[in-house]
Amino acid sequence: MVESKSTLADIAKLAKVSVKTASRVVRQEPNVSPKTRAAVEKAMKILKYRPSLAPRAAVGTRSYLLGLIFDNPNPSYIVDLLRGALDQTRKEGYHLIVEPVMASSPTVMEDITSLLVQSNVDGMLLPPPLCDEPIILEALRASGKPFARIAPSVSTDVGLHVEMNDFEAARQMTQTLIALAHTSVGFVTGRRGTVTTKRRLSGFLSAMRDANLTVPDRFIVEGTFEYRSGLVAGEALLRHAERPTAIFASNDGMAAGLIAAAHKFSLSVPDDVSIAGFDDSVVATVVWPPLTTVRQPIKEMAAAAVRMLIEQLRGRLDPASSTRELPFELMIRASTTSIATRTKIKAVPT
Amino acid sequence: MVESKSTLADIAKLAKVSVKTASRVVRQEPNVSPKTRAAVEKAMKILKYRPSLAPRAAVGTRSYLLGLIFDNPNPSYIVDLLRGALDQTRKEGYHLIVEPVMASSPTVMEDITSLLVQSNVDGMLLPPPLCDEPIILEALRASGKPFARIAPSVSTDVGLHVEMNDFEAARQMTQTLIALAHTSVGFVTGRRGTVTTKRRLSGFLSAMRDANLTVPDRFIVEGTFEYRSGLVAGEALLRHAERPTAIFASNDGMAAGLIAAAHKFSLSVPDDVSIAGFDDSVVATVVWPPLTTVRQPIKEMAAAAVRMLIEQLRGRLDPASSTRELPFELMIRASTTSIATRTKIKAVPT
DNA sequence: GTGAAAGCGCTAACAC
DNA sequence: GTGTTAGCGCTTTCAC
Repeated sequence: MVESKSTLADIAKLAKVSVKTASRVVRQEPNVSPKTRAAVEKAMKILKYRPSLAPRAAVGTRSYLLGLIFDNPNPSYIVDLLRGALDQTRKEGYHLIVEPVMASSPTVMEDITSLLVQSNVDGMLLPPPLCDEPIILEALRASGKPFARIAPSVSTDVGLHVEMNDFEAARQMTQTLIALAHTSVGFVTGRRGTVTTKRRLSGFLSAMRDANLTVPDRFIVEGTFEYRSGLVAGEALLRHAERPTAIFASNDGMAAGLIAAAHKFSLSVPDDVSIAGFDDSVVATVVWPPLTTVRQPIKEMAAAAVRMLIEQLRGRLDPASSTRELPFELMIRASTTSIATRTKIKAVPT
Repeated sequence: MVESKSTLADIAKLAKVSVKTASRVVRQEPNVSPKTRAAVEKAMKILKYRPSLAPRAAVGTRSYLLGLIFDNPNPSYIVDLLRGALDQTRKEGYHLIVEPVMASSPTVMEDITSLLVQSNVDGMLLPPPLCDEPIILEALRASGKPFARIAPSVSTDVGLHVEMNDFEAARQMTQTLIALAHTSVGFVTGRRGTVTTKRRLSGFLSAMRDANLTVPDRFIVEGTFEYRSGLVAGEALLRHAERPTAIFASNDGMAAGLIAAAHKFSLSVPDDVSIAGFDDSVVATVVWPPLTTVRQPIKEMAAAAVRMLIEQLRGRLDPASSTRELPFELMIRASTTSIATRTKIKAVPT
């Protein structure tokens, strides 16, 4: 089924042309007569020719390899990223070398150099949080290889990048809660210091302000993006009698923690308290009730990053810096409900 | 920081030896005097030499690339797999090319050949369910490249493989439930037809039989490994007054569904019904209460598969077939509790 | 123990 | 339009 690989020389011989001409056809270069082209293409088909990547890389031009390094504890995020990147690399005739890297590890530079030099990748994909590591950015810039950053939080002037509008997403989700007649809404922030955290909080506050709703200080609780911090935040918010009727967490993990906290206090979600998350990770549909959340277009972002990278490799993109913004989506599920509905049930029917 | 790569010729010159001798040292071959070896190693250090992978592959011997194809909807499974494989490949000086493949797609063979021929991988890693596809196994066997199968369900006589003892794991988990004084235990199977499904069910039944406990037919419900099927199974099992006091699901996703079903019927987990899962996926610690489950050593299995593959490439392993079994672990969490405890609480204290 | 030469499959430079 | 030549950085003969 998989026969011994044929070489460029083989098809050149069969098509009765020189190796170079054969190469021209394979690489879709111009300056080949339609007739020779056809002949070579026929030979390629007969011999099931597939150019070997290694010699191409050896000769120093292109390796047709892209590097993806990651340091992210969230499996569904990684998998989405991977799928998006892989789909696109394959479409473009590239391959992906994956490497887990720990930003804190003393061997970060080693690991990256290994990809850059040993495997000779043509470009690099940098998902968060690695895309914000100054040391990595610096190394990559120094190497001269192009790289695309996915949802970066800092120095958005370096390299290509793909993002989504965190502010707008948080604003719209908050508006959705307000539309459900919630007036006292709590918020759990992400890890302090990240731009994502800041933007999502701003979006929330902006929507509340626009609706002339006040947010008591103690309704805004700092989290870390971890499940546990959501649980703790939920306990803090729901302990008091004057608790919010809805809580918006900066990611799904923390929202799952909020649900657990509600259960602990024997509060029903969404009847006693509506919960919204952010990311639409697997967690969102595995908890009960399923989570209303913001779908980050992770797959699409990864694919777009690959596309930009390859465009740049082909010289079709400004090498300095270029951005692309992908659209998010609000996923309304069972963890949120209208206050009106709720009161109707508990009140005497009219 | 990342300097222009040095070549073998560079270090040969610096160490005042021939290129071949330099190569010998780099590749740790014998027949080099300790003195020359030291000199070359020094030169390598000074020039920060890193052998480029491409020419090695070009010359047709080794590409130092392993291929990992996957077709699995479970993100945490993939990530664990990836981490295990990557850790080990790196340790061995190899790299990993990852490719998502859909067994049902008409381009499966294309995709695999692409890895085999274009990228010239030295070997392949086959996780489930791809490792059970006859067409893929056949193609791989025909290619002559070594491959390692992870937790295969069928034709366990082809290629290297790594597994865990599903039967024993299910048996021990069931024994744990029995030890908690549960006598009426329900079971949700996996997708029909897979060996995994069969083995886990056998383990369950074996433990019940050994304890002289009978299992009514309707306590065994067929699932599909999906969350939804767990929910449905839970509704079927818990609807009746004579319901099991514990339910063991063949994976965590379905166990999460069981919990959701219990909530629907206002049953408390674990006080009214204990729930156990299988896999220890992320889901297990994100649901409430956290799930008692069997930890599959996925990372370790992937690492072991890589190790076996590389051993075979080095000729240190029987090329025909070789197996390795990794140990599982019972993770006892809050979703299971003793019947005794439960009754104690509800009964008058002695 | 060590090295010179040949060549992997491809691409680049420069002819024709 | 097409072919020739000379490499890429490494590994493999097979000498010495």
